[in-house]
Amino acid sequence: MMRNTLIAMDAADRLLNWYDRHHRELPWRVSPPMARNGATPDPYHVWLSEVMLQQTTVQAVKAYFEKFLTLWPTVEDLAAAETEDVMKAWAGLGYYARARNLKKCAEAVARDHGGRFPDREEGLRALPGIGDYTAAALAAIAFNRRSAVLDGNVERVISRLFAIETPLPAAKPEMRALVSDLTPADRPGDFAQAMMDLGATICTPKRPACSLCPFRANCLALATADPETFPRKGVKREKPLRRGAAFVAIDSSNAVYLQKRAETGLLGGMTEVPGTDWTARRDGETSIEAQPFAAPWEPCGAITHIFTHFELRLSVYRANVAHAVTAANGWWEPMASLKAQALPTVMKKAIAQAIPHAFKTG
DNA sequence: AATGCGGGGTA
DNA sequence: TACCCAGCATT
Repeated sequence: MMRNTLIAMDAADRLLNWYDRHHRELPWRVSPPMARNGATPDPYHVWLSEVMLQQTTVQAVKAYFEKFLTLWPTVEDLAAAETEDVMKAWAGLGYYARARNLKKCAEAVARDHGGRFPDREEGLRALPGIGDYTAAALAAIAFNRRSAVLDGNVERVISRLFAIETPLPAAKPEMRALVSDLTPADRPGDFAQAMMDLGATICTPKRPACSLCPFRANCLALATADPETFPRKGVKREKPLRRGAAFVAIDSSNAVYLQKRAETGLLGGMTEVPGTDWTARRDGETSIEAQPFAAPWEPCGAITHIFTHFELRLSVYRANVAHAVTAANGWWEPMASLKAQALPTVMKKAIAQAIPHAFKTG
């Protein structure tokens, strides 16, 4: 009977049971025994920690959190602080827009809300630096609201628990709905923190400790696939590297030799300097044999350009040639009117590599 | 939907 | 090295 009772326990209870036994003590937390008695942490503390924890590890945040509370014990103290001092105190934590928004948010809370944070998700979401995640986390943890908290950890847990094949970020609405279904009315803040603790300590990106997981009997990914392959990510296919050479010829009147690309295909109909084909072969950049005409070509470095489907590295060669040397299909364009040509960015980069002042005058 | 934004930890 | 981290704002 006890066994059946345990199996019948729903996922939230199972997770909270695990959390009660394995949660981490953190400076901004109220311990689960206190939380079970209805205690909620100081919203200012929760907000400060959540902003600091955006894309930042718990370990890195601890010292900063303590320092900020010492310098500015209340949100109104922070609102009254000099922005420069806030920036200095934030230094080293990274993502400095967070610090600027932190100050703005404190000012808004002090000025518009009487020094008290809004106690619902929508009100919080309207404040500077508070997005979907932080609004939900603050509402759940500090105000005991049944908000669906979805961060990188929760995305990983949910994607594995339900073996979600939809790649991120498209899967986020689906994941949010599942989290919403799972979130209990009782202890929603602890549930959110438990999900995140689970993702941080058990359901890790690499080599998850599935044998220790409170969801191990329910996890679809564990049952049917390799949990480590979740969450699925958008196919950011690696851009192949292509190489080529570009030849920038300058005549005695300071004109540059240009030609027109084929009308169809990549950069169709645009203007270019002569060059090799762009190939995946490593020797693509050394084909001086592809020079449009004989000249004392000298290498002058390389440029890189990212296209939608590949990355291009062009070795650039430059030569000063006698006036009126020509090749088929091209023309000599005066330096002053280069800017008015239909030169795609990659070609402007190549020309600027050969002639640094090419586009700076005229 | 894609980018830029810091700095540090892990496999 | 590559990926990831209690994401947000902007375009």
